[in-house]
Amino acid sequence: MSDKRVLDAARDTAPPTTPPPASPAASMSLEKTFDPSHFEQRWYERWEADGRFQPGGPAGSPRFVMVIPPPNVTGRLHIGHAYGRTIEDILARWKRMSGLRVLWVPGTDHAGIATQMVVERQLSKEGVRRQDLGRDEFIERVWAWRRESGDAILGQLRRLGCSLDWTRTRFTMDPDLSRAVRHAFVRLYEDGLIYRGRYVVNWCPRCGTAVSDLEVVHREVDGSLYRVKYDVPGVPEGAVVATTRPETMLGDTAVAIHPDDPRTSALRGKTAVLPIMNREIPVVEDPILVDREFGTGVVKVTPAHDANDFDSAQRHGLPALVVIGPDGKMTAEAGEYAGLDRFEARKRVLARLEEQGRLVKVEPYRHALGYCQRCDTVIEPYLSQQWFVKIAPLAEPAIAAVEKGDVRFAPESWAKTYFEWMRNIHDWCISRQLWWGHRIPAFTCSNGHVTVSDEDPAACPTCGAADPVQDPDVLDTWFSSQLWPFSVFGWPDPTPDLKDFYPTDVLVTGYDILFFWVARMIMAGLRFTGKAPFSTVHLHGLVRIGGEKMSKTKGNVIDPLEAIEEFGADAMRFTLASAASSGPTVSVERGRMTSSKHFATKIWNAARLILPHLEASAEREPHRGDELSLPDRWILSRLEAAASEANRHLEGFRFDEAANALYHFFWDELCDWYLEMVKPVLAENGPPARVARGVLRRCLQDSLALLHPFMPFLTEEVWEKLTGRPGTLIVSPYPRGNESARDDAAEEALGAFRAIVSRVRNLRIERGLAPAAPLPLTLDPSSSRRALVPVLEGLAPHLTHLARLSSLRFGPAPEGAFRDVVEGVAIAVELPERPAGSDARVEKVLAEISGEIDALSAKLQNPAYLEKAPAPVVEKARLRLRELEQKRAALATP
RNA sequence: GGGAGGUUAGCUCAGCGGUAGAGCGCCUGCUUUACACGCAGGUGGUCGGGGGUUCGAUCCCCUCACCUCCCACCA
Repeated sequence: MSDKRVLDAARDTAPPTTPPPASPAASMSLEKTFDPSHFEQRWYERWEADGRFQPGGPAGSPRFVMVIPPPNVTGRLHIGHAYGRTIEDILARWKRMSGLRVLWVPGTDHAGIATQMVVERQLSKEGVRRQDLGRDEFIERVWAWRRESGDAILGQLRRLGCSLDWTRTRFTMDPDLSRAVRHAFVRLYEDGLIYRGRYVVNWCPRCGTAVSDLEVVHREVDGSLYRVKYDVPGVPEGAVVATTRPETMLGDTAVAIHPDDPRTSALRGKTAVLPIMNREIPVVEDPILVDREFGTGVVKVTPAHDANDFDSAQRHGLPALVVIGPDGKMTAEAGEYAGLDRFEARKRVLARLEEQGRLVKVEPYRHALGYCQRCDTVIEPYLSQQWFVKIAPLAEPAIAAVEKGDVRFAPESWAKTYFEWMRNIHDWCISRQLWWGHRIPAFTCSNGHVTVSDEDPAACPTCGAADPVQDPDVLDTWFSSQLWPFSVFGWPDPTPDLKDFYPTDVLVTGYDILFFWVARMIMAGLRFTGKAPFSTVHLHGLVRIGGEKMSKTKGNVIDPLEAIEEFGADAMRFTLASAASSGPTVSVERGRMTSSKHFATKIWNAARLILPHLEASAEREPHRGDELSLPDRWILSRLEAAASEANRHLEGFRFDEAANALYHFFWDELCDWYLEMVKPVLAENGPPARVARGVLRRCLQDSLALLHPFMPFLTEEVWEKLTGRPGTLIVSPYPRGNESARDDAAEEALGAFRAIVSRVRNLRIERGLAPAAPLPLTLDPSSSRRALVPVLEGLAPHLTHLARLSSLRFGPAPEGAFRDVVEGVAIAVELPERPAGSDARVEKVLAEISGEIDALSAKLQNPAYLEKAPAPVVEKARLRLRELEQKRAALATP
């Protein structure tokens, strides 16, 4: 065991390895050029045909379940989807290979507004408006469109390689999912958590519907603050109000002041005259509405077009006048302005006020305005009858679930954002004045009785009237999305799938829909199933290209399908995985795609090198009792390290680190060093070659397995050649890595070995010698790490080969030789001509070393350091100092 | 008005108590029979500024500057 180690039971804890090739005679050759388009589709179809995407094994055994964040039916795959789904697929494949029954449920979202807009746009090309068709026909048109070109995105996910269980594909408007939506509504209604009422909501005049608070995006704009004088009989100076929206004054029904504001005390109890309309409106005192610090201390009250004013009006029993209609045009209540667009009306109102000398002051004013998330129209606060979810009772348990750890966020920092929002949550407006979506299951009879039920009522249950009419509105799309993790399994029915696969394990999505979707799913899951719908939420960042948001105008959009064509699905996936960071933005660049493609090609070519050797031999993996060479031991140790790192990082959702670890192992260690060392061994074809072939098989096999979640197609293709078992890598065991199988001695030895080889190589260039010029090397057995020298002696043939030595000797440095110390090993090289001490590079290195030596020795003379720093750290510093001094001495030798 | 995150090599980003890493780029050499989508060697950083804690800080604390994002009913 001193020099050579016998392979022990290192694999005791490892999963069983693949059986021998089914047919050793099967061709093991790969095409010379790597072209992923030759096999991507083939493997995808094979996996699907073999049922690999469906959970195998008996119900109840350990499983791993995810539901896809359902993309819009209208959607095309963009880089953001590709990123999120790649992450999910990596998880799915990793867990599947780790022996769990994996289910990943696909599907699409009906996406109310978005889809309706797509079809409306299509109709407008034919010169038709949806109103011309009527509701039923329009909806039929949407379904027709969906049959033709909806769901295209699902096919695109196949190109990506997503191992989704297509037999369970769901759509939020499927009959059973619609039933779930209706049932959820009915239950919340019956529990008093859904109510209907007239309130000021966010209204998009262009979309013609109410939207929720979340669907309004606020932007700062440069506007004006207008001060307008309202006459107040008995108060000469009148009431000067400040407003950014003068057109709304037409709907004013009061003027408010603060009860304790001396500036406005003269107005108390008075009546003002609304300019233009010449309507008398009361002055009310409202300490909630009026901020004494702001403006003139007088606030105009427009209950129908401002939520605060509405609240105030409620408190004072004021009427509300709707002066801006649902189309954004002034209503009949606006008198002479009726029919004008709201912004045109603003201009006219201002002109009139100016004329009347009532526009006291206009100042530039920067303030936030709400815009429709969908169409960017300025949102109009609008008083209308809507349905709402009373959210606080739902939020409470959802907050608790995260506090208790029933649901955990990865990265954890998102929990804070979640709490922040959940603790200040407002009721949710869920009715939408659209046609495409889940119709609200509320029916009103001619006597005004409202019925909410799972089945359409034939007659009013209250009065027997035979004519209950269903509410024309549909539900916010997110109302159905929030049920997704259980509605896909057949909820509310107690289906076997629901029992077997709910709650799910991990939810992966962008942080941008934390409130829209994630929070609501937690609330709905707890309310309807009594369980949190998933135990972990992985919120990932949003993809940026070169640090900038993707936009078509900037031309920096990466189309994932084009990228797949150009680089291959594997390369794109690997790029996305390595770009994954814990931060809020994920930067993807074309250069990284190229680099991943190169990596894929590297794997291909390494396999082309390795496979023929395995073909010629019957060797499988290294056997117990095989005499492993030091390089064999080293690469197997590194393999364990890479595998355990990959698992560790996957566990922590650090896909970038996992990908890096595998990249580094495969390229830098396996290809650049082990393969180069093993080539001559294989050529000699002695007994060590037999062992090396086993090691190679193990390395390639495990590398393919480790990389499979990241690069499924390429690895499966090579796997077939390696094992003769086509299409089985996807269900082969994932190597977990075994830290206790690490071989420190081999790692230390190879570390020194590699450093010495590199030193000889760069010395050659430093001295202007031909790259292939053979050089004599002497290693000094009295080096500080002298134990390494005999070990290196065992590596003599490799050293000679890789460093291109003319000779290798052991002993003191020959007279006049160039000397250096590398990793504690004193080396000497006799150079053909030795330009004495004139080498600039050596001078530079010497200067660096001296600097470090000074710093180190100062540190080691510091009593506080010696006393307080941990012993291993001090010891390391001592060793480093010693080696640096030796190195300096060696280099300084003329 | 509140939060959150960021500022590290020319670019895009990792690292986060023991004097810095990757990929790409750049420079120098190589037809080394797996790979030029390659090999070998190299260049490149007062880790945003200033304080503090510590034997020791890129990493912890404070502060300033600048970016990004989220939330928010001050007319």
